[in-house]
Amino acid sequence: MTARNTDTKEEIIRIGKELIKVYGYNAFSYADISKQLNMKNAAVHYHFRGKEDLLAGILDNYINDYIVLGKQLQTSGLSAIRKLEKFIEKYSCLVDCNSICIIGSVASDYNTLPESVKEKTAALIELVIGMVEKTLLEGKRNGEFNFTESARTQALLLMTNLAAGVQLARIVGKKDYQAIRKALIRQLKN
Amino acid sequence: MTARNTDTKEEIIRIGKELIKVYGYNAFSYADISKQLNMKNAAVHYHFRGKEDLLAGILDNYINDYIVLGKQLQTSGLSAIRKLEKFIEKYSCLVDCNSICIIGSVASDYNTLPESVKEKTAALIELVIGMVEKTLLEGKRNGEFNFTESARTQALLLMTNLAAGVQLARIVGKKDYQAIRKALIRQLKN
DNA sequence: CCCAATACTTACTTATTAGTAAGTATTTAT
DNA sequence: ATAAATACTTACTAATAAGTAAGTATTGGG
Repeated sequence: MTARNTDTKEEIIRIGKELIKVYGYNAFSYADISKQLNMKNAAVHYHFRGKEDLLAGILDNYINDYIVLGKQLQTSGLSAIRKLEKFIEKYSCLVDCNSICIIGSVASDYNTLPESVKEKTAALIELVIGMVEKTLLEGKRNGEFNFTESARTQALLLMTNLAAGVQLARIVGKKDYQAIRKALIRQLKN
Repeated sequence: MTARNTDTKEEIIRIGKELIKVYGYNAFSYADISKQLNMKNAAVHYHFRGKEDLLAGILDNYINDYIVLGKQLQTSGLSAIRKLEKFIEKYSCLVDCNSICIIGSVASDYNTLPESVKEKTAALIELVIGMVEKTLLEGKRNGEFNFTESARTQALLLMTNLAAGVQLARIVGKKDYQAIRKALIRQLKN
């Protein structure tokens, strides 16, 4: 309530992430965030001048998270399959939380976003594609995976299955997502 | 401008469809539609009481279109591959228009939609999945296609590749969509 | 101890939203 | 010819949106 709470900014990002994943960027307001924090909307504006800045902060946060995850996986000594499963697990969690992938959410609103944020969105996607691509290549080289498309194309196929899979899950049910998930792994092992 | 224009309702649906596919359901207003028609927003309310009713009308329109397309394909005598290509072609057109699949667009905003419209969304998706499933099965039976997953799962894989593929295309470029498209066909023929 | 920075609140503004009630012009059916 | 239905416009309302300027309380550093 006073000058004590130094992690309000992080809380705003946390809540903002959730709102985007559950309702979408154009469907939430600063009031939605401030209510959850028992604050006034002006408090949110204090930490993030505008919605554009907040989204930029959220995307930066994801970019950092994925950089960390990438490094963790690299030094983990896990097999390529296990690495990929760690990645896929994130999408399974989304399904359980009635939410969708932030990339898919922002992608749907893409034409309404300010230019600065568009670029960050592209950067995040390229980062994630790159991570998946790397893992696929590693798995192919050591015989864990078998695919004929380029690693990038295979990564795109996998990512689009997951991103749209979680979108579908909210509407037609989680079983369909699970079917997609299992099929993905099988496909690569063949 | 007067009582002559009997297809204003269809025009509203046409424009509404476009706005949803380009900007998203929560990002357009009745004013956006009425401006394009040189009318007042109240005119749109005359044809569709509220945004909820408009979206219902748009979804019904898609449902009808897909029923017609389904019947056309059934009696067309085309090969399963050609049928599927006709379907995929629709997604390629979306990419050229800077828009995304209506299903993907509405799916992202799903948790903000009124209940009546949620059900219609599910109906539309099941209709489309059913169509693809049918075509895949037909192709498998006559040796055009080869896949090991269930027809529904294979249809889900294909649909999610396309739906998220067009979403990605707006951000990382059309080349990635084309790569996905070509890979889809190859996968099934193997 | 005080001062400046931090983290807010109060109290607005302006714009836009969905929606409506009442009126007008045109057309059609009788 | 006229009554009613159709397709609008005019002129609003109430709610919510993003955003801001000015003030207040707390706290750590000098």
